[in-house]
Amino acid sequence: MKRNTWQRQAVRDALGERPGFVSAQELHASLRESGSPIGLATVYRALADLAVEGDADSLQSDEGEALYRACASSRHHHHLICRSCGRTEEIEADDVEEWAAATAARHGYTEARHIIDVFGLCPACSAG
Amino acid sequence: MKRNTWQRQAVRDALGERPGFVSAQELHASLRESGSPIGLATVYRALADLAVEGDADSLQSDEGEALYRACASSRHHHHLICRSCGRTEEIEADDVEEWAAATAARHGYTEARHIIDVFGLCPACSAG
DNA sequence: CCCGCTATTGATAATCGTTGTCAAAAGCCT
DNA sequence: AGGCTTTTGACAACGATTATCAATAGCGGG
Repeated sequence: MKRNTWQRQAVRDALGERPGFVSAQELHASLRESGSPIGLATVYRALADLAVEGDADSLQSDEGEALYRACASSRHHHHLICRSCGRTEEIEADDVEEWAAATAARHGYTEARHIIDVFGLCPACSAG
Repeated sequence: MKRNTWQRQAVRDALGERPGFVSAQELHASLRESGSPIGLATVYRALADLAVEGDADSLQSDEGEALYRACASSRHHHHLICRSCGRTEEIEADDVEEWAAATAARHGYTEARHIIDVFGLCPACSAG
């Protein structure tokens, strides 16, 4: 059975307030600055749980850090991420889903999944 | 100036013999088993260099390990990767390139790049 | 062919993100 | 409130990667 602790809720809330992807370390620091005495290990565990439950998306940054983001829809989707400020848009693309599945099938691959993320500079950062 | 050492060549060769993505650690172990006294740090450096020069592709595994693969064409391309045995096919998809660029533009994002990788089970592993 | 300069190597230590440990604290049910 | 279990959190452990730095070995010139 899963218990409802203020720590899990705090992580959920803090993640929800962020517009883009954050690392566990960053989120932990942010929570501590807000006065929460939450532990680092707990943040890691909470984020891992959220990702498993489908309430958060995760990806590996180029530097090998795991990044998380609250995701609004539990439907399958991808991200358009600002590589300067981290802002993220959720995007859907049925065409691309089909392409991925078809490509895998054409090569005889089964059980296809994919990673598709687009990185750029958001309007604000493009202007700055 | 860049020097041509047998170590760099050994890494290049070892990488070329692999059908799929390998980690630096794995490649190092493999080289040592073959009798080479090459050092771990050197393998890391050689792989990083190859990636910068465009002679190898790199990606981050789900576990946060950096994986490398020799790439035949220096043209932009993506990968279809067997998640059981690591075998990899290089794939090109102009449609998807355009989609990524168009999607970024539609949201006002500039300087778009993307990560697109498809994972599945290759024919051999699907059968097994 | 040998010298010497400098890039490279490699053993080891250091770093960094992440996970395991385990006693103490807090949920949840009755 | 009581009791049973999950969760927490400080800390140690871990694994991948990078920095350190003296020893080594390309490579160009004489």
